Amino acid sequence: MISIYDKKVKYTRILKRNKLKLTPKRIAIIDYFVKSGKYATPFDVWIYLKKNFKKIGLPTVYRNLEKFEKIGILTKVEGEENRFYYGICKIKKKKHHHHITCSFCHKLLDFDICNFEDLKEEIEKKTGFSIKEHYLIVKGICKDCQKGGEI
Amino acid sequence: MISIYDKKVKYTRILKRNKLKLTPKRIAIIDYFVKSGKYATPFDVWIYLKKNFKKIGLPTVYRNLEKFEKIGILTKVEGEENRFYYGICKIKKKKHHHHITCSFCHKLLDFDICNFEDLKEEIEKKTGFSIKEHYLIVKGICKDCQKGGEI
DNA sequence: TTATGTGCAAAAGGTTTGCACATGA
DNA sequence: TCATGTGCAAACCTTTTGCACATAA
Repeated sequence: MISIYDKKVKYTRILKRNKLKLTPKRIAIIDYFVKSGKYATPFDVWIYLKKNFKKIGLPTVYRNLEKFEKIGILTKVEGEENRFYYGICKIKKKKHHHHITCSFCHKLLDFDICNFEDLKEEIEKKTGFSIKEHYLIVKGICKDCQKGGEI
Repeated sequence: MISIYDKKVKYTRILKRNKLKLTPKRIAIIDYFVKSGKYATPFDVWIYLKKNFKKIGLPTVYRNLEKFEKIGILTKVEGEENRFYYGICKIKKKKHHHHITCSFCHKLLDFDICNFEDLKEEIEKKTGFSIKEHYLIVKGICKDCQKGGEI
């Protein structure tokens, strides 16, 4: 089991490797996602950060989330209402994978199982399309929320 | 084979059934989607309508697309860049189905094949989630564009 | 020291709303 | 006639940009 401390070390290393400076705000942002394991809008993150950084601006949050996504720390997922959400994602961007989110607590997990090949063939036959990409969006209730442990 | 004329009759009937008035603009909107079979943003539709209706406003388009989606004539699909697209969809909303879109010509088709059951079980086992919904977004190149007939 | 990060203000771009007038049934 | 549709202007909300100042390395 990797501790939260180790996780932080890991992510700060990734920042350094990508020549991003290690500022208190950036650490706090990573903290937020690592600790919660949930996905959130830039606005959500901003509200959280304002508790400790009175003067932080929303553009700062946007800019950092964007950078974190670029270097592979975060995933950008499309959510309801035409808004983007970010969440910690462990599977490398280049590797094919999908995400599952908890409708109650907004937990985000990634998984790489995806038996699309058979279905792909079937759809191609039926529609005449040549399929190039596919995304699977899965929503459900996570283990904790099923237990009623968290809402 | 159903003619475009028959299709128009069909859709105007649906309008009447849902107590929506049959205005020239609404007919033109349905026309646009029926003839092209493609998905488009409200803005795209607006640009098209302006050719025949000099004074038409963008809010009118938004309001009508929204209504058409509600009564099941159109489907709202999320596209790139945080924008919504609309397209004609033949499969009833309540019936489980997915959409496939052509990256070249923006054609939109629907299909109801979807062997999610096995995958669902596998994901549930691996993640501990209880899955409630899933959406599959498929992109490719349609028959016509493969032939190079249309771009 | 210096490239990078940040706050602030303002703009951008898609979407929605309120209201007075117009129009289909 | 009258409920519904529409044009216009303005608001809304998320996201982006420009710029001067601040800060990590």
